[in-house]
Amino acid sequence: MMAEQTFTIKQTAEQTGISEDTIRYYEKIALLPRADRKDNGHRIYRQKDINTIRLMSCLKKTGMPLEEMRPFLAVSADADPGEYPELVEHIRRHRENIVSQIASLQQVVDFIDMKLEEGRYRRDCSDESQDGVSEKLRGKPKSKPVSPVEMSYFSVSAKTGKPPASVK
Amino acid sequence: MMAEQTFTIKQTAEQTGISEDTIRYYEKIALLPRADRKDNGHRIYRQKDINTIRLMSCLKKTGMPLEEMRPFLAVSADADPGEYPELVEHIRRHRENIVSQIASLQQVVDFIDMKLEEGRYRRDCSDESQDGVSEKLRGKPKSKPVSPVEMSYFSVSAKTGKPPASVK
DNA sequence: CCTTGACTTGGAGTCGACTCCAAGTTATAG
DNA sequence: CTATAACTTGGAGTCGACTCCAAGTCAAGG
Repeated sequence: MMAEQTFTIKQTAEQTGISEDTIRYYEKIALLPRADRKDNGHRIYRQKDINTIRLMSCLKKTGMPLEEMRPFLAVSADADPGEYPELVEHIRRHRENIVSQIASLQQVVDFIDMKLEEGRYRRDCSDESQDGVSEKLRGKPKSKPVSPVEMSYFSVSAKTGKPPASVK
Repeated sequence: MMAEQTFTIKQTAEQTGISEDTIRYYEKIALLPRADRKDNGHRIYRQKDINTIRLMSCLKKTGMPLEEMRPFLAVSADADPGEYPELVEHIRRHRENIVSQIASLQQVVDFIDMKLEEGRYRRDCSDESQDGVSEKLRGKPKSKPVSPVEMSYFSVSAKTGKPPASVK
């Protein structure tokens, strides 16, 4: 068995999509632990570090502020979450956040679909170009194109019988 | 058929969860059209304005920068999306972003579930407190608690050839 | 009349998250 | 030996998105 493979900061940046500067910045603010150095002082990263950075990138995409990531990274690095119950609670709360964020995003997608659908009715009804998009969403069979909730973005629910007539 | 109800900026802030300052700021940078004023100069908002701001709030939650919202707001205000094909294209692209963002979020949720599950095995196996969370996600029947993808956050998967460095 | 409160304005300040820079070190190639 | 490249450091600058502020207007209450 060979010694574990290591990576330069540049390679790490390439693999994670996080810039070198940003990786150093994360270390600077101690969001990442101080990376090991080679004799010449250069940072070296191992696979687990890359995984950690990937997780950060993922969390970042969820809009999580860096400060809030700290507990996640603790769990990621140290493999035993049950050790820190309050931390687990924090994470569980964030899980809820994310779930509702997904719902929020799904609303936007539905809203977009609705608008797109709408335009299709008015203009060309035959354009079925690239439709694979909906299927990308992990096997969800696009059951309902528009849920009631996000309808409210557009025409008001009950009264106000006014289809937003091109107010522009 | 009463005259349409109007709201003060304060009421609007309350209803949308966006602060008064922020609403004014959005107007200042022309993200929102200049609101109508009463005789005394005070802004007045109607239901459609509130819907627009709600949409913005929703988009904001998806991490969309304000500048990118402009096209969405155009579509929201003016009811005919088919009018602007390039705009529709832009929106369609963002739809894709969101969809992949949802996947990304789902990964984090799965990751969390995995970690939590893990802790459960080690400690208490009987705690089944609130499990409805997974069901909230629009009928998705929690088929797979952990997909292969996010396993990589934890233990390495394969050689890590080169996953397409990030979405954006 | 004066005060309170809800608003208006323009502009300044803050904060998070980078992003860039200059100066320095070390390794390799010509 | 010099030049290039890949890194190091601390610190400064930028940018988006607010957030706060001071000064002013207007309407109603005591």
